Amino acid sequence: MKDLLKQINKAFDNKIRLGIMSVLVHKKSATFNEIKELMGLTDGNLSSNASVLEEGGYIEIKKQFIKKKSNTSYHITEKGKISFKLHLDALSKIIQGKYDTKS
Amino acid sequence: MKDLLKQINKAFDNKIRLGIMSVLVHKKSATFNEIKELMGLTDGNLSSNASVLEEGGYIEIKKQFIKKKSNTSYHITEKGKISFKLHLDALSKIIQGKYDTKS
DNA sequence: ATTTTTACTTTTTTTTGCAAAGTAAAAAAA
DNA sequence: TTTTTTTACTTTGCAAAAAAAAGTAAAAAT
Repeated sequence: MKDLLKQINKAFDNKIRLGIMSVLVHKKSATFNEIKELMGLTDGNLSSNASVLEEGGYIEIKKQFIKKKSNTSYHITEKGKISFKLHLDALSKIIQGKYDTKS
Repeated sequence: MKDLLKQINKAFDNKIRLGIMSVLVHKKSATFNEIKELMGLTDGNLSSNASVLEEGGYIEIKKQFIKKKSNTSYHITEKGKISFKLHLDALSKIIQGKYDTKS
């Protein structure tokens, strides 16, 4: 169990960031407003949590202009995919009690 | 997704408390030292997180003396069982992308 | 008798989360 | 056309939470 806890990735150990990663795993890409609406987040909350994921290299934030309007979209990176899977694997083992009760 | 996030129970949304609950779901009862060793926690960390779970009514903390030595054991409550299940159900749906991409 | 260890709890410090305020550009209104 | 509002975000600041450190008390060892 001790080692499983160490495999819990701090970047994903927060419901908002877990949610963002989940969306991006399933959709490959989503815009600021899509995620904001879907998750019912405030602007600041989404922005700062997305930054944490970007700083860790788990997502990429692309800024472009669509009809003179700025448009921010989020994409999962290869590192993000791999790391998120490892995190979920550890989480799943903790939940399912797949650890030795001795160590 | 928004509603699933609301179903995430703050008391369980922390890896240490999630771990404690997982142990108690699977073992029904465990002592302070068992959990401490199993999870590799410091005394203070276990004590304070267990208190949070107790204050929420999710676990019961029993103190007794075994051969002149104090012995603290943790037990899951009925409320704890039900609430933890609901939490895991929501978590699982978020992870598996079981939410409408419209709301 | 004094020191160390065991079994915790409480206090202090550090980190994190979140809302509110801030920024900048476009669009709408006056 | 200038002013106001809306859109699309980011940054700041404070409260809450987590972790570490310090504290307590009793038992066991020296």
